Amino acid sequence: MPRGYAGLVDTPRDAAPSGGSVFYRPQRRSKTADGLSRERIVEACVALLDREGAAALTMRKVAAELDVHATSLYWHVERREDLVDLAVDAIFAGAAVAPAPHGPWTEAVRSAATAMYTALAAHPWAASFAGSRPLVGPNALELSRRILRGLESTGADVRQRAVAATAISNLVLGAAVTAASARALGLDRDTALTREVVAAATGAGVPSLPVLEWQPRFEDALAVLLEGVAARLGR
Amino acid sequence: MPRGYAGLVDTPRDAAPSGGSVFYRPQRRSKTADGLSRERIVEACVALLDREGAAALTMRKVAAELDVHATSLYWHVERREDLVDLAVDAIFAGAAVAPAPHGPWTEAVRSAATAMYTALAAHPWAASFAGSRPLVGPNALELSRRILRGLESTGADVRQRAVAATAISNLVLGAAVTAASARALGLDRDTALTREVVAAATGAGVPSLPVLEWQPRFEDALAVLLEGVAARLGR
DNA sequence: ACCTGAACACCGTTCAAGT
DNA sequence: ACCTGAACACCGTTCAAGT
Repeated sequence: MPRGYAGLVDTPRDAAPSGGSVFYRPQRRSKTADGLSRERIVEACVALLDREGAAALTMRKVAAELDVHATSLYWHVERREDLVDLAVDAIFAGAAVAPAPHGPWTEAVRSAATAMYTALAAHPWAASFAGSRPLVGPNALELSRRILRGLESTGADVRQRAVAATAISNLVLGAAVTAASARALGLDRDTALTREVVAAATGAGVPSLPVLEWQPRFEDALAVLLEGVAARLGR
Repeated sequence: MPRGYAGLVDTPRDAAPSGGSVFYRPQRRSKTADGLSRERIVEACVALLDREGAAALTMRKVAAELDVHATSLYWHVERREDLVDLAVDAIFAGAAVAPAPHGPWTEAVRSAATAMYTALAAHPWAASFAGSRPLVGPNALELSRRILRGLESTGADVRQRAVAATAISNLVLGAAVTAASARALGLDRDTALTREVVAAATGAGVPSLPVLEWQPRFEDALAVLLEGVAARLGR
């Protein structure tokens, strides 16, 4: 079950007190129904990012979105990076509560991995932050747990499951990062650069750009990886 | 063979003239032996990034590194993003010229993919830029071609090879991005957050942090994926 | 408790001016 | 051709002050 943004455990004292992740620091909770709140701020961030992209996430623009001064945000978060972490994890909220599908373990794993990819594909700015901020929010962790739980019914030992889970999350992230940065550079349009990149990366020409339909390509790649997992686990 | 930074082809006119990638724009070449040059600037960027990390890449700091004014850099590059693109591709220079190993196709593929990962692991700032700038420099493309060439001897058709190559590059990138952002957040130290993240992602505790030795974990994951590729290609 | 407003030390980039 | 220097429109963040 995904948890809220108040911290993963009750404000541990042994964690880095001021550095580290928002998810591991105590939250100042707002009392008033009007006024700002961490929830409203995160909502505004996501809206802004969806509309204008990763570069638009500035304290001043988020504040403007809420008709407030930039410095007011510092009552609710410690720094800009907190906004990044909170906004990124917010996009996984829906996927983290979706019920696990019935069927073989491959379906459970595929479902969790695809849900993660779909969320990242729907909000490309999130993938573009992944290089500087790891996906360790409660919702992202819940998705990791779902992948791992799917692998439990394979009968493989802990170490094999860990390797498989790592491979799967990394494939998801790599695919999302590739799609996000490619789109940002305009590689989804048919330019000479696009043709060169596609040729180098896939050996194919650009047949009306279908190779750049990222989602089906990700699903193909995931299927290959799952075949490797099945082979490795001996079933 | 990797090419220089002068552009992938001879200054094409159909590419986006001013936007897009440095690698696809004509380069102003410096004549004087002293003074600035794109090469010296890129060298300074890499040194600065290795020393101080991704956030240190500002026009002013790069300029200071070269005892020059920030505005002088604009004679040699069009914008800051060009520095990012050039510095990132520079770290692949060594890997792109290494001779391909003898042996089965898996060795050729594994060698190219591992070389790419190793370069990214040695310069974590490069992975942290991958979310906003795709790896489309000449050296990165050469590594992609090496992966693809390795897959040619499998006898699989073009489409199967493209899917496999995509999966492999995405795994490399995802693993590198994960390692880079985790390190930036301090997940390589044993904190409560580290323990929670490792448990969610691998199901294991933190046995003296060996799970965070990223390189062997990447190699395990790659092996699983290659097993899937082999299974899919029927050999 | 929560927000404002001024202030500080930065940014990337443009452009006229020098040589 | 190449670099300087001033200038502009931004940044994140701190902190005293208001209410």
